[in-house]
Amino acid sequence: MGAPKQKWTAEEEQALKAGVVKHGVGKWRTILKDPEFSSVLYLRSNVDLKDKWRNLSVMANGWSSREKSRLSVRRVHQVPRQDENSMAITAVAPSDEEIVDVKPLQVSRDMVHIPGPKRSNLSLDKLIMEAITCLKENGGSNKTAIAAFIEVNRKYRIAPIAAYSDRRRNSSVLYLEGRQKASMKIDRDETNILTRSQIDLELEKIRSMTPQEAAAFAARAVAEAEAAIAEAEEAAKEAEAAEADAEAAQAFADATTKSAKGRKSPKRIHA
DNA sequence: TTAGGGCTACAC
DNA sequence: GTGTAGCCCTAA
Repeated sequence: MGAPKQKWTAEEEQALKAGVVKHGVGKWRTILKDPEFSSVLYLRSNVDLKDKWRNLSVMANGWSSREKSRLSVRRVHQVPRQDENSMAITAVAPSDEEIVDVKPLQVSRDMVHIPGPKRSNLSLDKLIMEAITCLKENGGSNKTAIAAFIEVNRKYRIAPIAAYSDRRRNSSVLYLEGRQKASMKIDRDETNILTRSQIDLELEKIRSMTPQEAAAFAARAVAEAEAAIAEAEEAAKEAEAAEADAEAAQAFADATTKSAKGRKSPKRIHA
């Protein structure tokens, strides 16, 4: 078949992610036309961008190939299975574009903290809220878009589930890109690296919560989300958008509470 | 113009 | 043989 396959470079991938953050998912043509990205993506077509994003999305969702994404059609008809190791809260998503405000904690679990500039003590849910706030996608943002947003803006990276649980499991410092390594040197002093064990610890805490504790946690999550919204309001002066985000945060809180109640933790007779 | 399905080269 | 990733085709 004519021309050989043209592998995506890290620069192209970065440009694509940045483009999605800037223009949104599905705006492939717009991204290509953007002079900021066209210099990097000039060899790519809008279809290439779409295909690459699809691959990224699949990986971010922890599926090893698009083959699995096709199964999602069938999966809808199956009883949702509560993943033992995740906090997946509700319904099975109809496609590979899972809506993050439905499964926020699974996103958190997959997040790897790469040291970046400032903002060192941002909690995971706050980062996600910030991403949702800024992306302003109707009905919430998909995981890949949020991952890209956080990666582009915060030098964080959300590792693909499969890759994370497989190849990179043994690495305490998960992968960095050159640019991020450089920024790490500069910002090391003011960063608060959230290690894998810390993440696990936090998740374990959540898992073992009583409904009351979960409610308190949810309240705190709402408070943090509202604080994030206040920030966004100040910065962007978009009160309406922030209100929508508050709803997303509330949904997150509700889902967390429901999840905790649903689990009812039989192991936790004493507490 | 975009999304989704399919094909296939390539690496392991 | 299997999984991944890039490219092609088609419908909307």
